[in-house]
This record gives sequence, C-alpha cells and structure tokens, in this order.
Amino acid sequence: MLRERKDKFDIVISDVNMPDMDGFKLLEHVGLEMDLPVIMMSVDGETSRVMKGVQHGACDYLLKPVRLKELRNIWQHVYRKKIHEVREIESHDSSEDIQILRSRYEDFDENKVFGGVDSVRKRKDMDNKDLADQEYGDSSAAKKARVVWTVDLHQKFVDAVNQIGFDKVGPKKILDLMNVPGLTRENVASHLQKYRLYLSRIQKQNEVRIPSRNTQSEFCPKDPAPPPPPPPPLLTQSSISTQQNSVSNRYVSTTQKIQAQGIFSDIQVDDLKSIVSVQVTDAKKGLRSDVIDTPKINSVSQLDVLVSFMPNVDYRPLEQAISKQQPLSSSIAVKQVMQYPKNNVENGGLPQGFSCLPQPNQEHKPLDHFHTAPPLISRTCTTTEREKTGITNIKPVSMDHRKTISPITCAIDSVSVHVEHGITNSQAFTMPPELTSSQRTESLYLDQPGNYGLLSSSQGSNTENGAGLVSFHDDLQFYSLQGNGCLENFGLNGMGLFEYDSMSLTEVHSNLFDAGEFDLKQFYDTTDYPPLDGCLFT
DNA sequence: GCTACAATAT
DNA sequence: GATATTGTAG
Repeated sequence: MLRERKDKFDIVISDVNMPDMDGFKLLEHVGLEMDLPVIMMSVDGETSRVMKGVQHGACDYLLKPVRLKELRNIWQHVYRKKIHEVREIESHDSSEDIQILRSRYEDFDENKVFGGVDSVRKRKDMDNKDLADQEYGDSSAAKKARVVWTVDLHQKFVDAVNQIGFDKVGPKKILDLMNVPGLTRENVASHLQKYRLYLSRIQKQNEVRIPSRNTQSEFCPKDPAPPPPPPPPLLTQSSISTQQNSVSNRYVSTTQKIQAQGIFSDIQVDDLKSIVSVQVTDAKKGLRSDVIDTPKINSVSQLDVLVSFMPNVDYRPLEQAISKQQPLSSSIAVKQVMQYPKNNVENGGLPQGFSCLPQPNQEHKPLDHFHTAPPLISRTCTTTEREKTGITNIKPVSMDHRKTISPITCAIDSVSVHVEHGITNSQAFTMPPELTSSQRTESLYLDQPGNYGLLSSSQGSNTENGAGLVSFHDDLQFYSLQGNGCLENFGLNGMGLFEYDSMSLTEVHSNLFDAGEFDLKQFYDTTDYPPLDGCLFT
C-alpha cells in the first residue's frame, strides 16, 4: 500500500512484531523509499528494542497498550517533517516559495496545536534545558516561520495602505485588503510599525536637512553637502533577482522582482550633459550605478548632477495631462521607492527637503498623487553655483528663470561624492549607439506612498502652475522625480542604491511644459512600462 | 556588539 | 491598534 500510493500517507505506525514482516524491516524500507515518519509500537519496552527502533529511524516508539494521550501527539512527527521541508526550501530557495509553502501548510497552526501563548514559554524552557523535546520534538521545528516582506508583498501592503488612506489604516484593514493567505494581522501590524518608523525617520531627516526654504541657498547650497552615507544595501532578501542592463529588460514587473527601471527616452545625446543611470544588476550583491557619460564628460570624477526638486510648483496641468493620456504611465509616476535606510542615513538618507509623511492635518487622498509637484532633476546650474558645488559640465540655467520658481534644490551629492570616493562599481560609459533613445533604460525604484511626499511637498507656496518648468533651458531634458524622489545612494560600492522614499524617474521634455501640454506617449510606450508596484522596503 | 527585522507582549 | 520589547540573523 505504501509503495502503491506513496504520496497518500503522512505517517506510518507499525507494530514491531508482525506475522509476515519484521517491523524493523518495514522501518528500513520506509526510510529508504518514502521518507515517512514511522512510529513503532510494541509491548516490549526493553531498552535495547526501543533503541533498535530509534536507530533504524523510528521517530517514536510507543508501548502497547498505546494510550490516547500518546496518540494525540503523533501529529507532531508529521508537522515536524513538513516544517523541515519548508526550512529546507527556505534555506536555499526564494522567499516566494516559502510563501507558497507557508500557505500550503498554514493548517499547521502552531499556536493552535501548541496551545497558543504557552508555546513560547515552553519553547524557552526547552532552550534552557529540559525534556520538553520529548513532548514537542525539535524546538526549532516548532518555530514559526518569519514572514518575508518581499517586494510583491510589500507592494500589496502599500496598495492597501493607499487604498485605505494613510490616516485610516490599521493592520486589520490592511490585512483584509491584502488578502494574502497565511498572513496575520500581527504580521501586518509589525510591518506597519516598521513602515511608519521609516516614514517618520525620513521626515526627520528632511526637517534637519532643510530648515528653511530659502531658495537661493537651497538651489545650490553654498556649503557643500555633507558626504553621503555608505549606500544602503538595496535588498537583502534573496527574492530579488538580477536585472541586467538589457534592452529586453524594459519591462518592470514585480513578479520579476526587478526593483524598477526607468527610461531615458528621447534623449538628445548632444544635449546630454550628464545622466545618471542606475542599474539593478544584482540585488544580492547590491546595485551598480552606471554613469552615462557623454563625450563632454570624460571621466566619472567629472560627473556631477544637480537635482532640482520643485515642491512648490503645482503640476496639476501636467498631472491631468498625464492621467488623461496615459493612465498606465501616470500610474508609474505615482509609484515610489520605499527602501529602508539600512545604514546610517543621517547625512544621506534623503536629499534635503523631502519629506514623505503626510502632514498631521492633511487629509490623505490616495488618489491625489498628481495634485502636487513632482520634483525634478535638472542638469542645470549657474556657473557660480557650479564652482561652489564643484559641478562641471553642466549647462547653466539663467538665474532669472530660477527666480520664478523657488525650488528646493540640492545637488545629488551622493552621486558626485560616491564617484569621488572611487566607488568600484560605478562606471562611466558611453551610451551604446545601438540603443535607440527609447531603449535606453535606467533603473529606479518605484513605490506607492509618493502621495505622502506629494502632500508634503505641496505645502509650500504654490507658484503658478508649472511656472518653474518653463524656467529651464529650452533644450533641457528633465528627469522628474515623482513625489519626493531622492537620488540617493546610487548603487555604488556594490551595495545599495537609492534612498528614494518616493520616486519614479520620469523623463519630461521641457518643451512640453512650455507648451502647457504633455504627451507622455512621446516618452513611454504604455505597454513597455507597466506600473511598477514593487517597493524596496528593506 | 550593533542593527534591522519580524514576532511577541503590553 | 499602537507601541514597546524581545529574539534572532547578519
């Protein structure tokens, strides 16, 4: 029977003494052929017999008559085996598999079978000394598998949060919306706690970084920005797979576990002064940042990028244009990166002035992502400012123009400084000529809670809609950091990459702003760039 | 020993 | 549900 229906049995209970077969022989066969837990039974409680059974691989040896109390515990052997299976996969497989297995075996609710809260204490007791193993078996087997908050899972979480509204979220609601089998309210609560901590930490940093909104000093800080922190590891979970710098990898998909991918499209290389391309290469090892270097930029060390964030500008027209014409792409735009600052972020968590928390009195409007200004990255800087910031090879922008916009601006010191530090993995390269503009890609992180950032970024004085946009040089290419995007920690040092709390790099052609129109289609093929829901949250 | 994370306790 | 604490892995 066992051979014929190998997968139909969970456990074998066999008498040692059987008329046609020795119980120990059976034990051997089972062990060799089907790896089922075997419990031996016998009236003979002699130690040598019991030992023999155990040595042959029996997981238990029951003395007849078997008491009900003993039978009540035999499930543990099955449970333990299942858990071991989970662990084995856990140890060398992706967390997705774990999730699957977790849900498959969720019936084995440890708390229920172990008697709830007591199990913890019992486990502790086991650790301390004790014979508890006799009752519960290997204590490690009884340990509850930790939920791994993969990008997918976190994205579900973020989606749920956004759906509910930040001010109304609770673990239960999130759990319901997420609808993930095996996930508990406690899991969600824990994650929510971490999420909130993260957001508040980011906000604090921003408060510190930008105590005032003085335009001039912020646009090009007189004092060089402090050195960035070591780039945080991007993702520690094994679930993150590699994203190669491949034209064919333009799809951004959470199932692929690709963190993000942005697009450089329609870039006039001649106009290009500096582009930072961040590329996901190997999430386990970290990320590599590639600096696209035009002939005008001869070395990595020359690269500096000025990021101009413009939280005071109302982008509504743009947003409307986007949402009208490209719902998909606009969906991209509201995604943001969520990555926990793993390392010290005191001086580098975010570029100055970007908070991502909703203000206390601000009502959360999940769908209002676009009603605030996406900051921009520009490549512009005045000559003086360039001197001050050490930025070179960047086209100046007229001060007159900038007077109109009052942006919060900061240099991406993380880029330049990292470069200065000789980050091993950063490379300068020339845009491969074989790539068409639409094929040039850039990695980035996208995540949802950009709306928080957007909310906060909208609190500044609203200048005319898009006023700041036209102030940039005509041939300027924009790379919009949606929400409070932060170019941070470009994957140098082979470690982390961005510290975006909300970011999507969206290239925006300045002409569009000038014209008051925005045809996103010009830049994105909708089908090519599905919304990326993945978030980096590790 | 520190940090981040998730579980667990309050 | 929010927050504090604990256990654990890296």
